Amino acid sequence: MKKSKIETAETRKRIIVSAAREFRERGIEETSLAELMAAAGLTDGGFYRHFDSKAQLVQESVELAVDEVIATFENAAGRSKGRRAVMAVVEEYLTPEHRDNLATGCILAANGSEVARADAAVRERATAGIARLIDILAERYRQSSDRLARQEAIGALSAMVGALTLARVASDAKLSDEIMQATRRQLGRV
Amino acid sequence: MKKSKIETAETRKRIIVSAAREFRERGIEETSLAELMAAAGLTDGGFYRHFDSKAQLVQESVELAVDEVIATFENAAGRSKGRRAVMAVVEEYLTPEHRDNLATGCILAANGSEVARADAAVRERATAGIARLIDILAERYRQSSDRLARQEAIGALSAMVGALTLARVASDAKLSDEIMQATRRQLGRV
DNA sequence: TGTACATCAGTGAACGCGCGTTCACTGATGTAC
DNA sequence: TGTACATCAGTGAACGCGCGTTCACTGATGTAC
Repeated sequence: MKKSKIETAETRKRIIVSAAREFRERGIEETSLAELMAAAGLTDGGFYRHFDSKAQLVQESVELAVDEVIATFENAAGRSKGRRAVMAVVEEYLTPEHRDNLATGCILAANGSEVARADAAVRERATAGIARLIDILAERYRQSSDRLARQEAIGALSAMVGALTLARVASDAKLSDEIMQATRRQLGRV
Repeated sequence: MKKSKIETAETRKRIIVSAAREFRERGIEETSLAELMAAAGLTDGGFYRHFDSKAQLVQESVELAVDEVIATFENAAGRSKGRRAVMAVVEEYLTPEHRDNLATGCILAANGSEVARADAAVRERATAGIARLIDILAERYRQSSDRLARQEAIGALSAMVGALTLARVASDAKLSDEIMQATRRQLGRV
């Protein structure tokens, strides 16, 4: 049953990609290796041919998910200039589609409180992601002073992550929609 | 070993109080009943004399933690009027003390992503809490129109919850402090 | 280029462990007379 | 008011289960000659 090096690398990547989705969808601790391997079309035991431990997979899939949010921010921001670019990111982030699709969305909103308790390696990857997201937004606020631009960027990122988290907690659909809409508008005012 | 009705009620309350702390500190799924009972000075088996299931305890302790944030908001806001009252809440919420004391802090930041996946009963209690927190802040924004006041309140709450979550994820202490300070200042500008 | 053997990705069963939950037992409290 | 008995909070061991991890085994692939 030995596979070619290409197949092996593809399998490994497949496990990481599906873990990055499942962890966001169901939570990191709540998702078992057996589920993950089944989702990747494999059985439990094979996992350890690719990773030393669940912790290692968590690190790599958090890194992947972080790269995904960064790419989403860059794409949305790249379509316009200045504050309009920031608003493009906000408009894409605070939508019912994002709220209802945990698996492909922002890991900071999907796993925020869990990542805050994660091991150092995971938190470092998430921290690097936060720093990068702030930079992406701050660049677009750069008509103000650098310090004010960073302040605005951090305020916007915090509001986005908070609003999406609250919108997902809210079991009242009207309130959930209102949280996202109000935060979008409020970020447009400043 | 039968206890008096007063003692029984006290024991039940003690389990809920210590659960409300432990769940915020370590996460809901991650905290076992055995740990909780030990923290309350009891052994595993006695749990079911007070609760039908872990789910029921989770509901009641989430409700308690929600009541605590509401009380914190009301207290801080009660010390001044208008926007200064909102800022009093923000200044108390976005502090290193709050960030570093999960057990006694805001449940929306401590368990946000976990509560978003919780059962309907838990989410309903959290949702009622969110609605109340919005009302508390909106009342203080009431020099604007009602709609704008609500918008500002929601934006402020989102930014607070998001900033505290991000500040807890950030393993870089400087970045963590900056996230809280920038969000405080940004909320003071509007 | 063809053959013989070592490698190792994946299988499937098993492991020890901690989980939520159950249960027989205990003895102090509350109640009925 | 005092006594006899039923109640039930709390104990501690056990349960079935799913978890992360380990391991003997397999057979197709890669390598050495």
